[in-house]
Amino acid sequence: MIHGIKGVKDLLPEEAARWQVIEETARRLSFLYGYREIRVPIFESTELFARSIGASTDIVEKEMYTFQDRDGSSLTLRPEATAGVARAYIEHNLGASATAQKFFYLGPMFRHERPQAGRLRQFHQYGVESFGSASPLADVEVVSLLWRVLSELHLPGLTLEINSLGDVADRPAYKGVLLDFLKRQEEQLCQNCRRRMGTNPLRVLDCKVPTCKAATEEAPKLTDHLSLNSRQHFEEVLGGLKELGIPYLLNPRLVRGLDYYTLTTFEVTSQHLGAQNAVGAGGRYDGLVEALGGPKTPAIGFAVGIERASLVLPDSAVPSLGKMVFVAAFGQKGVPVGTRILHELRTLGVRSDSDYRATTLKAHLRQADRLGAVFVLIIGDDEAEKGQVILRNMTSKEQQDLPLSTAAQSVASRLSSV
RNA sequence: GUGGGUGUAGCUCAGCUGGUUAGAGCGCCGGAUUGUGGAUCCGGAGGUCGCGGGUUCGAAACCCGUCACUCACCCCA
Repeated sequence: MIHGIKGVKDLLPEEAARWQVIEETARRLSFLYGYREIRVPIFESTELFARSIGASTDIVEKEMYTFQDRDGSSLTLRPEATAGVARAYIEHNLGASATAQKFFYLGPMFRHERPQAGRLRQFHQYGVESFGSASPLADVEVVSLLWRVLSELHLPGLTLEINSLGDVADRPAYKGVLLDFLKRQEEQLCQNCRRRMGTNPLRVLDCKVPTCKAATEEAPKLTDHLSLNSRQHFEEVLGGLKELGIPYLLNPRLVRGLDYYTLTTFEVTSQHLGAQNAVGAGGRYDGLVEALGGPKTPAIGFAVGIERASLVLPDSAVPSLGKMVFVAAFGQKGVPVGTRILHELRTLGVRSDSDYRATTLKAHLRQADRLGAVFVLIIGDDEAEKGQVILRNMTSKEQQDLPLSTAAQSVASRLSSV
């Protein structure tokens, strides 16, 4: 038997219904906040991701699905969407538009990681990107949209954490201060963190190894080494969140893994997820567009893991299936009449079904019951000959004869009044 | 990439220190009800015990290998 690839999942109808709720909410609220949908390719040139995500990140180092095109160029299945959206923004010169450019997207991403709860090799994200505004108000808008979407889905146990990484000028200065500190503590750091000192020292602060945590307890805080502008920006973001009544937690150790983040970074976690508990996260990336060869452009965005959202989405958030009518047709003469009336019902917009395997009335009714039909139209040979159908109300068990010619219409109007 | 856990019917799982024909519940199909669903009773179908090798008179069970799933580390949405 051929089975699906490791880390890749089929979405059966029951779960697809959960996704539809998430996707519908994401689309509706994004649009409400002035964002419009953008669809960018699922694969891009490898260089795009290497340059935007950061050459020394795990994603680029060992998690990308990279392959050669026929002409020998290196392509990669997107591990995230920001790079592609930024590329499109530059390529179509969207910075020249008079209006701010705000986008949302939905789609699959690919990372070759070991699967676990809430982590797959093909996973899906909903995200937004807001280009052009350096104002803290843009940060507040993006965070509040994220919070709104997750809250409106009634995801339980949410916490919003926020931090500032400083701007491009602050970081090298802070990195120096941090490295001095880390060098004095090097003995107590894990192998991984010693390596990180050379590649991405900020990540040492995010290490979960207890000894590392303890060793960096007294580490100089990023937020204490911000420039006046950066600090002011952060203060205004926090002030804006307070203004909107969005609860947040300051987390000076919150360091996003992707190299392009600057200033504001944030993450929303749920207690009800496993170890991979971030359901949505993002940050400002003011340097990215320029780094990719575009004009100097401030930008900020977030991404939500659809699978993770679905894991904690309460069942009550998923609407039940609508009312439906079942056609129970049997016998030489009954079946063709039933086929016709089923078609008629569907033409009238009535959700209706039949079971072509069932040959007895009993079997039909059993199927009707399982599908939750509110009405069943019974058509056997007797009814077909008399030009009638029996209408059975499945909850009250009442039955009545209807003339065949107007039966579908009559059921349609009854259905709307049930 | 590294660790741990689990693989027995469609699903959830029993199966003792190795011992006759591998079980239960739920689900499915049929009958009781010759044209009326859910409840009840009765009957039935359904299994390469993940796969391969080994030990043994005898393996679902023990050993080795392998694959899959899963959780965690790492990292991240």
